[in-house]
Amino acid sequence: MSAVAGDSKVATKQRLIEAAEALFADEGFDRVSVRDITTKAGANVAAVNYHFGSREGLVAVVLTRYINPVNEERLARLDILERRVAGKPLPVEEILDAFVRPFATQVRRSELSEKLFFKLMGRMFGQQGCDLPPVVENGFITMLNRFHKALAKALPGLAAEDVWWRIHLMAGAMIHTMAHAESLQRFSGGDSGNPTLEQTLSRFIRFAAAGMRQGADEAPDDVKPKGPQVEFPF
Amino acid sequence: MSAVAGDSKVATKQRLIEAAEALFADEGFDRVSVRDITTKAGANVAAVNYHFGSREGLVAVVLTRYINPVNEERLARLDILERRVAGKPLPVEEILDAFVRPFATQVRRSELSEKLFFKLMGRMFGQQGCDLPPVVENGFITMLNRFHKALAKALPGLAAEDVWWRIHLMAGAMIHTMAHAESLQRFSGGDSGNPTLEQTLSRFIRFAAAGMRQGADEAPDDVKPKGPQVEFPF
DNA sequence: GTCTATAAAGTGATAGAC
DNA sequence: GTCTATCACTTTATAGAC
Repeated sequence: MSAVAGDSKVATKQRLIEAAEALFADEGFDRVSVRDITTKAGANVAAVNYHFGSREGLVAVVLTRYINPVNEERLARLDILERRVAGKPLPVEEILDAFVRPFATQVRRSELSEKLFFKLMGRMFGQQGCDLPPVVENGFITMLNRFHKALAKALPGLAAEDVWWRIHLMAGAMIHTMAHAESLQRFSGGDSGNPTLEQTLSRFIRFAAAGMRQGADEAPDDVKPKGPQVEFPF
Repeated sequence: MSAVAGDSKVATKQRLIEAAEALFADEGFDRVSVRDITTKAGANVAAVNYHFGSREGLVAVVLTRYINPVNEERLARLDILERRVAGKPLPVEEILDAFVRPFATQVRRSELSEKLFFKLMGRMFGQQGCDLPPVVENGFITMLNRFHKALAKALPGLAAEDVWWRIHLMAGAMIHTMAHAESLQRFSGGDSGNPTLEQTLSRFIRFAAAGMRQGADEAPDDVKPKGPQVEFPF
């Protein structure tokens, strides 16, 4: 059950967090005021400062609440997979599954709708620059380096640098797809259908695995693509 | 040359636009005040309202200034390619080249550094919801439908719905990669190297083309991936 | 823990002189 | 087209009563 105004069984602190999450997902971290949050939560204007010290403190709590569990579950899943193959390379699909499936786990833990949850994830993971709390930033570094290692082992034909860029491309595809599913509906005029979460994960894994594997056994990545290179008069 | 405070040869209106672009790229559209912009441009506080009617008017100008040329150049490039093959399908790489190369064209037209320009593009294309001016929104719809058609023809094994989702994944990879190149550097500890723009485009095209093509001749996209589906205790 | 009242600063916008 | 002065409003934060 979602905690909003009038739901006085749930502690104020919790109601504030959940109201903030919903508002941040919808409007972005910058467009939501403390008053918006306390009103939605049915709390007093001073409640945010009492419970979180400041608006910034609440933002940090919201940022940490899902990102860290997602990154930890990613590592735990990768651990399980690697224990099973005992040092051998893993199939790329399995590694990518460990990378995205935690979202499906965590969305069930949250009070948000699937749609709002992924919008919030998109805003968080798509954040520019360094406004992530240090503990979150470090969690990313640890997690990404483990996945880099696993993917480099799975794709021995690729240079370390290329593996990093493909991780970046892969993560971008995931974040954007989750955050902007409604844009796709708008742009396609509804022709993109109404897939389940599982179908979307499957689509992502297939797309990204093919991209990760591309040419891994042949040419290095910095060879020119065979595209046309038309001279263009702009 | 960049137009900032003191550069009185350039018209105020132009200086305001360029100052706004740089600030929006760095901090996001919401965190920049009218005063920030006029100060950076060396203009009077009232200048934004005089020249653009309101802060919102300036934002709309900035949003339209590059997105529309990018989308139009995409269409023009696709036109040239299609004229050459006279109704036959195009190689996926050539279609994707037409999709991303306009960024390389437009970055040269702008006063921003390559890094700032792509950060700005990332903020624009990554915008949630409907705060795009209608002319921009419609430009997207037209452009994306043309690319959908070209890609569907190039990938006859795919359902229309799957083509839409792969376009979405592909565009997400591009936007995120361009906007967050510095995050990759931070997360990889510098191991992602210092590729040129051309190398980055090439990496993107190869990755995305492989993803677009995945299984296009065999199974439909909604088949379960062969990943492990481990039961996970969360 | 919750509330009211209020402080202190910042916001976009505008009228009117030059 | 530029400037000053100012308005009306919102923002975060806090002191102090309950």
